[in-house]
Amino acid sequence: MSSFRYAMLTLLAREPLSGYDIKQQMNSRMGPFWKAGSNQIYPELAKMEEAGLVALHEIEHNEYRPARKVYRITESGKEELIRWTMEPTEPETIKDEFLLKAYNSWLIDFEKMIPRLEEKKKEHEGKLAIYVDKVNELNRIVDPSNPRDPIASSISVVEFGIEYEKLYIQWCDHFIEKLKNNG
Amino acid sequence: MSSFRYAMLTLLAREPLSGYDIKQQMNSRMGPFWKAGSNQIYPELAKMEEAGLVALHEIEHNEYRPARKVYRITESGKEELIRWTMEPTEPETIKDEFLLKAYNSWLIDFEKMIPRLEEKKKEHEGKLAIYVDKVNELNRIVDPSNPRDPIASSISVVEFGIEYEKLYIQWCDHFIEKLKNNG
DNA sequence: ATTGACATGTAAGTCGTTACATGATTCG
DNA sequence: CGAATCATGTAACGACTTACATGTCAAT
Repeated sequence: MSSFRYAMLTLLAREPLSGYDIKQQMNSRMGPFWKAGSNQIYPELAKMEEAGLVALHEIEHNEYRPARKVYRITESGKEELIRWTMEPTEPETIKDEFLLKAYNSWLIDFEKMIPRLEEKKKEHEGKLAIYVDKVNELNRIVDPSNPRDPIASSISVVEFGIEYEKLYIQWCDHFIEKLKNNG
Repeated sequence: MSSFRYAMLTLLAREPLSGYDIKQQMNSRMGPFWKAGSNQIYPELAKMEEAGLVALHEIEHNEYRPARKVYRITESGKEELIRWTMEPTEPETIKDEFLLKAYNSWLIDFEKMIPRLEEKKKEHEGKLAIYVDKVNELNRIVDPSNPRDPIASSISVVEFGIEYEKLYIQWCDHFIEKLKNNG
């Protein structure tokens, strides 16, 4: 089973959602950790329903809009998600296109490379700000007395994001300095 | 054109290589930044030759082994690589399966989650050690008087890897502590 | 005797992306 | 008046993975 399916189960384990909700959460709440388009979500939801991992929770009707088909995770879906979560995970490659370009920086005039690094730096500063806001908000709503609060898990993952963005920003700075000293 | 093609050009811009060499370098020298199997490399090399981005450099014959077909980058391939390298790069998602599992940790008994984190930590400690060795070796062979030495670019990318692994290790530690305090 | 390194590739299948298709409502 | 949001989905294509296929030498 593809990990995309587990990403969907991950969201549905917390609350019932429609395909549209899943899309929104992946592209905002889950932030840039995971992404998806409708093309993948709706067929996958149908397959998951067939496999008994999710079930129709309710259908919200609206006069002018298509009906919202809200799904919930089933017991067997939850078991499958837990089984997968406890499984060891294969090492992953970073596979960042910009790093590949950095690997080619020796081919490029430094004056032309530096604006790209400044650009990237700004992009990651933007993400950092978003994550910091998010973690602050999560800290406000988390229940510290409940060791099983899903929000606590969310916080840990967003904290990873924060550290990652900081590292990226520092690396850009470091790289820019190097290029300036060599040019 | 897929970024995989540019990954191949990136390596060929430094020295002529066979398909087999490319595979080796992607899975070792380029470390876990990019990966590839023979299935992707050989057909792609053929297409790149057809497009005039690379050309046969020489064919090394051996009695018992298949002939080594060594390719070099062409002028037009180099121009294309430079053009791509200077182009702005789209933001990327992190898409780390283990982070997705961490997002589900609220579902799991802490005693069962901690060994997974210890495991991951060890994995990244291993990668860190490899990168540190690599950067030390690169620093030994880099030519500091040449601002266009490709090795200098390699060093910057490996340095990113080092910081990334350190961050991952720290995050694992941090997460383990949190789980212990809640269990 | 078996595994691993060398060296090329093919075939089949799944995963993922971009674009398309529909249609009313609200906001600027 | 145009764009964005809500809400579902399909079609076509390209990327990527897993497994297959072949064959010799060197090392354990």
